[in-house]
Amino acid sequence: MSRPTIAAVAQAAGVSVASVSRVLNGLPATEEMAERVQRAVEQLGYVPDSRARSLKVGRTFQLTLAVADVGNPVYVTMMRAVEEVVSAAGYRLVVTTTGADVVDEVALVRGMARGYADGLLISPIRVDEDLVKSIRECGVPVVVAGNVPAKAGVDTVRANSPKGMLLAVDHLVAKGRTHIAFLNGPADTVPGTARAKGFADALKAHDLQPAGETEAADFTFAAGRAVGGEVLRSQPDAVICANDLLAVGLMHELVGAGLRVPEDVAVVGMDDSELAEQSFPPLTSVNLGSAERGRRAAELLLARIEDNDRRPRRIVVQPSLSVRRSTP
Amino acid sequence: MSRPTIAAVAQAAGVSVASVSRVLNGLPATEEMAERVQRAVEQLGYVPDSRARSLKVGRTFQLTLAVADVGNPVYVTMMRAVEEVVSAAGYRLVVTTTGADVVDEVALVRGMARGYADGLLISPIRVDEDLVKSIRECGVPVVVAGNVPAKAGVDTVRANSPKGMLLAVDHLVAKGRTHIAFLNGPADTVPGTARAKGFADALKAHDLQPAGETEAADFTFAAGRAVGGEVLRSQPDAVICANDLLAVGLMHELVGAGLRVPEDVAVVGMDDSELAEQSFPPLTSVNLGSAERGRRAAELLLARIEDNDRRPRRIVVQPSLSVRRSTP
DNA sequence: GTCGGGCTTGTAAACGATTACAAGAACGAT
DNA sequence: ATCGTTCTTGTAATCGTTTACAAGCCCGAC
Repeated sequence: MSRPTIAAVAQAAGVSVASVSRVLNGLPATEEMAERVQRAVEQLGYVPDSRARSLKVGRTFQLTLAVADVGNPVYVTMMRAVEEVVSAAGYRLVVTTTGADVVDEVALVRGMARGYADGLLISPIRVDEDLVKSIRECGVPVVVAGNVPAKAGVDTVRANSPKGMLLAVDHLVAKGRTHIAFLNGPADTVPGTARAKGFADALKAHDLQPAGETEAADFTFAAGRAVGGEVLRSQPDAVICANDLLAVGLMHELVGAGLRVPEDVAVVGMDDSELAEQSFPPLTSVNLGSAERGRRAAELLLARIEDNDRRPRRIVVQPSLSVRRSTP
Repeated sequence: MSRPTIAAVAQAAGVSVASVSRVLNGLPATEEMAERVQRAVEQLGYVPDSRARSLKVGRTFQLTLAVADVGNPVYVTMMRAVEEVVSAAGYRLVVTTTGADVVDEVALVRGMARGYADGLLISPIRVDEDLVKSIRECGVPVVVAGNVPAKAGVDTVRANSPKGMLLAVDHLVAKGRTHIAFLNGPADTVPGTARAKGFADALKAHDLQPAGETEAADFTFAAGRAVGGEVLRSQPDAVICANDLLAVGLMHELVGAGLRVPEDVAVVGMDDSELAEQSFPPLTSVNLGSAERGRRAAELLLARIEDNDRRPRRIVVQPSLSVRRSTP
């Protein structure tokens, strides 16, 4: 006993399938026709098949957002912004998780191909040629929140993390901290490389030597905690972390080692996610414009759906610093 | 210039559409056939349309998880567990957000109806008859992570929050706290009512009077903070909070008011989400089995997809207490 | 030489909706 | 009464796949 189709409804109501479709889509119909159809629909518990519908009309009114790790609060900020834009435009947003692995991302893009959604917004953590290739071949408009080579010819929205790093270092130096360490995530990721370079440049701009540089296994709380001891070995008076999760993980280790934040060691996160506000002490964090990136990326996606031949755009969002109590 | 179809590929390769389909689906074919098809696919950049495909085969191999608030870390725990189960079974998981509003949930269930996914796992925060009705009419297997009336006849997996409350109160009493307050979320929600009742019963079991009961506007950090002052008015020596976000929000206010956790006030959260571990001090929290609920719910969903006529099951997952440093 | 069996390949009928087009009904104007 | 308009309704084509079925081919066995 499979689900009823529009034909069953038509038969039950004693009308044609076209009439059923028309009533259901709110096209003009007589009172009596509408009534009969409604009754039949009710009685059979008919639910239209959206696959068939979207196959015919060519759109699903669904958009997909693919993120690396749903546990990373930076994505909730971004997700909220995206959601707002796309739902205002009449689309439903669905979120899917890629692993941190690039092959997962490729598989996702491939699988997400034509049909499941009208567009894809992806925030990849690692990028290689396969990914770029799969994006181009994907068959549905894609915009990337992150950094891909310009020659890839895809719409991108990215953060300016070097500038963000500079803001963080400026702030710390202004507060008299000069022995600054960096806690990075995996260096073979897009944000990892960008932030490492940004850190180096920012210190150079102030004629400072890095107190130390540590690479965590992941951009996660647990990874930050795991390498906390290592970070402290250089006895820094401040640590900049590649994201908020790492920063919070580190702070736990600092406190565990009997150090005070910010008196003994100042800590700066990046992303300015909800966690920065929730952590204790509240975390000074570089706002890389996640919300704005989400919003702009969503707008780009909508525009590309509208007109697939438009010239690819590459937007860079400027950072700001949210100063909280984890720095003096 | 729309995307190429299988017919275009067939023409380019000089074979029939059936052959193309067969090659693409890995059915036996001669070396030469496979080669010609592959070449044509490559050359045209053909991507199969999954709508058409799933219309024909009757499955999408996608499952949807609908949660109220992506910012609530309890859902990431659940989501990870669900993801693990369903991806092992060969399904892709997509997540979508309902507001806290029940009409949004209904709209979602309706909209998610037949076609977008092979099944729906929903964790509703408010439940009414419309929602139950829409679930039954949805046309696709649904399992609810939460509490709906038994007569609704749907598969459910829910937590035992009264028992959880009891664990929390037991623990606090064992540590000598007797002036216990409760910080609830909105009382007109399913978890809100369950936890309020659980709290009352648990105190009664210990012959205690509640120090106070406060209702926050939402199950969020901000809402917890906002009513922090109110919670403190009754000068409790311990506060149990309806979830971790509220607890962390409250702790910020406690510290702001010059109180120490746990020396002056002990704080207990519920959900035992990642945030409990990340907060400072780490939060003692009632583990309501989010991961297990996610896992069991996913299993139920898979089973129902397999056999839609099976008798609905109602699973209750038992709680445990994760003691951390926010209690003595 | 003919027949049957196993392959490979093609033709065409689904899947379940939307919608262009045509046909019929109703109705007013002439 | 006839005609033309407008409005409603039905028929059938279509979206892009998969797949049942049939047809063709090649081969070995009789």
